[in-house]
Amino acid sequence: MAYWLFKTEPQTFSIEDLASRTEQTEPWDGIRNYQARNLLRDQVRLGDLVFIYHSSCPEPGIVGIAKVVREAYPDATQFNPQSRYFDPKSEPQQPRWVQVDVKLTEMFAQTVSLKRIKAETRLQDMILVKKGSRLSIQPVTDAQWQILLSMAKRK
DNA sequence: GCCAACGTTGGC
DNA sequence: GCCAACGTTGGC
Repeated sequence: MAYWLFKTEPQTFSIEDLASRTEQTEPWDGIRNYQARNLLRDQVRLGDLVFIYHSSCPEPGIVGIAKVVREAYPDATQFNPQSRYFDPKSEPQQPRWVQVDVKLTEMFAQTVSLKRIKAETRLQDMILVKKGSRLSIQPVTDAQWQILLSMAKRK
């Protein structure tokens, strides 16, 4: 079982949106970066746990935890001309982009802010902290996961 | 809104 | 395959 960090912009899709899903599961679609795609396709597995990270907002940081409930399958938005994620170069016979399904397992009472993460000496190796890193699907080590969990205010 | 740091595109 | 131009991400 592996750990991950998925970024999302709360103004587009927030953890509150994830929490409100009556279907319980949510497709994590719209990933349009090859490195992130490769991780989703080749390494993210059923049962893996994911930190949900809010970016491009007043307080960037980790806001909760989700679980992977379905492994990679073609992202439908790439074939939908109405979607902001439409990719005219992707062939239905050979889909370029994939998505996984996730289910919320826990919402933190308080954001573990990027500011706090950057201030934690033991987390300096996180991809998130590395200057210029924009990767939206990131691996998190067991040690990093435990440290971040201990920093979270849990309900 | 600014801008650094990336990633992608496309001409050559 | 190189690399300039352009587009995007995301913190501040």
